Amino acid sequence: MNVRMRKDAIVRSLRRNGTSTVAQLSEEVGASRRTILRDICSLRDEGFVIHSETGRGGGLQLDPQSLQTTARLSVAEVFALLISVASMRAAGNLPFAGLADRGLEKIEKALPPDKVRDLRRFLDCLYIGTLAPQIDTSNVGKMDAELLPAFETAFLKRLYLRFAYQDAKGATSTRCVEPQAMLILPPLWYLVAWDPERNDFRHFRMDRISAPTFVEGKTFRRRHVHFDDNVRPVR
Amino acid sequence: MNVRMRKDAIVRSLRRNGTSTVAQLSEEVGASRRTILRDICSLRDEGFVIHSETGRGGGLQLDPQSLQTTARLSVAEVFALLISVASMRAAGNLPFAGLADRGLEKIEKALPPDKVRDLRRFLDCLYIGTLAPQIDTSNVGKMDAELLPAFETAFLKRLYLRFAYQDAKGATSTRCVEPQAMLILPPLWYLVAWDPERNDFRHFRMDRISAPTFVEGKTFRRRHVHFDDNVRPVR
DNA sequence: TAAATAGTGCCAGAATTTGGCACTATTTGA
DNA sequence: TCAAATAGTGCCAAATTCTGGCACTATTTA
Repeated sequence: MNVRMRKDAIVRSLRRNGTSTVAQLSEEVGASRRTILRDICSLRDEGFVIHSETGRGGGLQLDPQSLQTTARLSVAEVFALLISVASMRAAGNLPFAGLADRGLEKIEKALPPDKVRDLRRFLDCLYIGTLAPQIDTSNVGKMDAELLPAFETAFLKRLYLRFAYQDAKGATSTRCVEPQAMLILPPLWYLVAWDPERNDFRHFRMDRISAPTFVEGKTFRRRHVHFDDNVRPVR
Repeated sequence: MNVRMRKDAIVRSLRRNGTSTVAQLSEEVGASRRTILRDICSLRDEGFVIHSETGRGGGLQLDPQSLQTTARLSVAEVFALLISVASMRAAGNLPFAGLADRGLEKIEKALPPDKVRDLRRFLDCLYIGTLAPQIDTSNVGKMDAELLPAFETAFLKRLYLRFAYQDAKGATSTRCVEPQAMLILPPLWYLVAWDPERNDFRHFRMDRISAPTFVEGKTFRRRHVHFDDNVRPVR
């Protein structure tokens, strides 16, 4: 058992179990209590945030926000970063824009070219504007991370998207639409889609969308979407 | 000189110089030829592709394709990305937060541990809130990318910061202050600092700050900064 | 108050890393 | 063809670091 392996084992164990005591970890990875404590110390040095509590029922806990051991960025992660920074810049909220941009350019360069094409085409579907002040933003939910890859595929392959939608009154319905654009009106994000049943465009708040699935083998054409004056493309 | 640090130094050197011989690296990082060769071997184990050529004019070369995506980012670029995404998340404007976070975690992981610590400490100085609606945001300038490294150093080393400040009327003055926090009230960014001349806190709009320099050898203590209710720490 | 917990300092022995040396294999230039 | 320059390997003793054990302290909970 290597030092690196032992520390990885500790991190895995903490991630899996939530809370462990030093004694449990010691038993589990086969090292003394003292060594575990030293490892915890060095993991903290490496940037892992590990909370600890003394007393009965206490123990060590890995902050879930803390670092992961894996190394390479997945394409989805790069997408998420790019969208974040691009939308922020468009909103004018981004200081040090030059630096962040340069960083992203380098990340882009490291991706396979076909992925970059996809990425750009996806970004082309993004629009940003300002929210009308009378809109109530007190109940903004969290978007599901699972939505991103689904939307990406739907936009790129022009696939009909079916999802569950919960409207403002809490009523849930199932929709099947042509995703045409994504609209950011901070802090709200909308899916702008053509609804064939209603024969019109509809806006869906993204934090109210769940369980997206594709309708395979059925594609659609892009439609011209008309936005208000205060809305413009992200790039 | 730690093993990890030495290996990092080797990678940096190869990245910088293109080709190096074992003897050069040995000289540069202060380890024996044998140790360098062992390190190269273990770097290869870790996934770095290092080409080697024997004979005159030969040496070691790091395959640029083999670099991890993040390895090419400068620390300042990573700072910029992190600050952007962290502030965006705090503002609630960030969808797919999980994905972007995971990407950033991996990027962080690729940085030297001491940088990660610095980074976290810097992020601890960031606060975010909402701007009072009566504030005029029609004349928001661009922040100088040069400000970021300067602020980073000032916050981490607690150095007095001297800069030129242009007030709302266009009048320019030179200030020398204790930087205590950075406040984001989208789309404006402020430096919150203690002004010893006025014996009080002052807010400086960051797009009106230029030519920052340190006052060497003069540090200050952190003060408790009181913010409005709508302001909270970024992390 | 006792038990359970994290955390620290110290030391001797265990384990690993390092440098040095002798060696092999390959390439280049004279 | 030969010598020099280079990468790479095996081995060993010395240097360094890691580890476990122990005795502590501090804090929390039942």
